[in-house]
Amino acid sequence: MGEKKDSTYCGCLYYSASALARVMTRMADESFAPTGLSSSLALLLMTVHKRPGIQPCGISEQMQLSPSTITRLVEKLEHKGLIERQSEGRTTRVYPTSVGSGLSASIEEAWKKLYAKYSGLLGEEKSRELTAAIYEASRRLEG
Amino acid sequence: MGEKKDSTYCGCLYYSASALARVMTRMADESFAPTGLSSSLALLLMTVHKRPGIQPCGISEQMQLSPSTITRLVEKLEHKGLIERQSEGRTTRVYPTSVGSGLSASIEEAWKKLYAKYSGLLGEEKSRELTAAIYEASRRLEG
DNA sequence: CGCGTATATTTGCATGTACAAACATACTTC
DNA sequence: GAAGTATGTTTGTACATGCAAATATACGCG
Repeated sequence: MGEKKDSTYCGCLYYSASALARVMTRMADESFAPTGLSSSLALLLMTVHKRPGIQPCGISEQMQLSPSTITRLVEKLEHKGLIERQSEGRTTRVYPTSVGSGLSASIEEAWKKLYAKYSGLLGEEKSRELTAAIYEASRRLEG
Repeated sequence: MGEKKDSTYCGCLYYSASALARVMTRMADESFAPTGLSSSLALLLMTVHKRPGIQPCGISEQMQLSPSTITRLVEKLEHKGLIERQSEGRTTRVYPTSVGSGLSASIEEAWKKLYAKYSGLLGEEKSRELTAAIYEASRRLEG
């Protein structure tokens, strides 16, 4: 009875949020592809580039990803020679290598292209509102 | 210079959408835990329960997940004895087993509890609006 | 000082997800 | 009815992610 394009789930925030995240991740990976990095790795590299010496727990907080995820992503970037870790005591500090820093411009550019792409599809005003609303909601939900 | 709780990324839809999806997935998994299923499996089982004989490609469309993902999830539910596949020709049809159907009530209940939880935190009106806006955006972004 | 607790990081394991390719079947057109 | 194309499904492989436990270090208090 009338279930053409609206699924049973479209009223569920879990469902729609997951769907949007998948679409956005695909779009982001496309945008970042010229840098040779996935979207997650690109964002992490930018984070380190903006705050050299940041600790994994700081990255975790900033990116809202679990510490273990950060460990894994950092390993990959280190393996690619884009960042390096310096451990001292219980803390670890992460720095970009010169190669890694050299990528920052193209990452920034890809990022802007990504913004342009989705705001072109959604409208600039709308997409800013949506982003803010989503950000606010995620903060409130995990408080 | 003033970067307390707002990250560099909070203006990026990719970032905020991913963050919200992670939070919501965690919440959903908690809600569905009493059923013994992860949120994805629970939703898939409901989908099959509501349309017995649905094909993987139909599930894929409805859940907005890739066909290969559906294959993997269906395998798991089949292995748990909650659904079964009947292949004929190139098509496959998926049916709930009686055990699987027996779970549908508690899944439905968990789903309502999930709704109650996040709408309690965000406000019912707000969360409905947000869900609709997100759903609309994801549709528009992937055409 | 030394013991208990708190914090930072990593590891083992499991999950969900997708892309590309392989495969299997159906359709179409000549 | 055979060849080429379209559709449905599965497989191989890779990635991102998290939880719980292990590890390592720091801190605080008696």
